[in-house]
Amino acid sequence: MGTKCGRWNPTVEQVKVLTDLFRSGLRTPTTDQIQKISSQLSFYGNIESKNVFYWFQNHKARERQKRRRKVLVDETNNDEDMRIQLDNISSNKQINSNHDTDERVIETLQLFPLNSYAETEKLRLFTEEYMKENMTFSCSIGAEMDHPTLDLRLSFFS
Amino acid sequence: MGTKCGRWNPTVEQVKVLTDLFRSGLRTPTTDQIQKISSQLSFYGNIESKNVFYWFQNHKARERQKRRRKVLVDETNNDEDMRIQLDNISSNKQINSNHDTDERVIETLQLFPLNSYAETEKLRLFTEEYMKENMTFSCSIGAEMDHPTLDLRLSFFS
DNA sequence: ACGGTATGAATGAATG
DNA sequence: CATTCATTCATACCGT
Repeated sequence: MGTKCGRWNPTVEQVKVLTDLFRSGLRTPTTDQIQKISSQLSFYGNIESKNVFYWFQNHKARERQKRRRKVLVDETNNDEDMRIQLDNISSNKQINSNHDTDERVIETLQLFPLNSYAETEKLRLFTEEYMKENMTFSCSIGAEMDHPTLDLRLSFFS
Repeated sequence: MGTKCGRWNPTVEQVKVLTDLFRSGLRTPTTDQIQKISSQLSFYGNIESKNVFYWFQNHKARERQKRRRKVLVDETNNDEDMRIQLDNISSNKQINSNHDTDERVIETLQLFPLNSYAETEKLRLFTEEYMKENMTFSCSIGAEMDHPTLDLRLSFFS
């Protein structure tokens, strides 16, 4: 918090929620979902929609990246390089993620019913502490996602 | 340049010119215009037509995106919440994201009359440095370019 | 203080 | 034109 906010600094609660959403399968939220998530997370501190957008982009990309490098390392460590890469796998609950487990979409994200500023502030301070231990959010997940299949073509240059 | 030259790395001058064109109202240049712009910008460094094409696509899309993902956060902000609003003006970047909406149209602009390679190279190196400070270009829009590196005007219809 | 790592932010390049 | 992926820049943070 003491940081000169030149860039977004997510709170632990925000990261927790985002991570939970990610673990529950959300990968590329739509603009609409981004708005909702951002709106919800603004409860814990300043946040913009683009922060949520970037967070998912980065998180997904870096998971992919990690996996790619792992494979690369596995190829090259035939005999001498047997240091631990495997515990990364076991500690990761991301098993069975062969299929890009996308397309599971969070339908509603209701963390708290926010009524008054006084209540929300108390709640914020409460969760801020409580978060540092272990709190599990429940997010209702639905299946939906229809987009109007747009088509278009590009001309090539060279 | 730590940049792996797998992809185009626009120079400051190139970005400046492209931005000026964009600000002057150009959004989706025709193939013809792309060719000319690319040709002109090749003066400052390697560039292909597709780079120009993509630049406009991206720039346009992201401006729209930026507008869509505009802050949205204001409820839940109250008493002690005097944070940001001002630090966004971190003077660091050349983004100079003046809240557009101006759509001002640059009428004329003359870059340089290029005569010899030696001169142009000196000029290039010069502007490369000078650019990093403060230089304002304006682009001549209107006439046709007939001889290479003699007339630096672009045709422009929008 | 540093130096390395984690991660926010940006953007070139696609794709449908 | 919307959306996504890959790569890179920038910076906060943390251990030594």
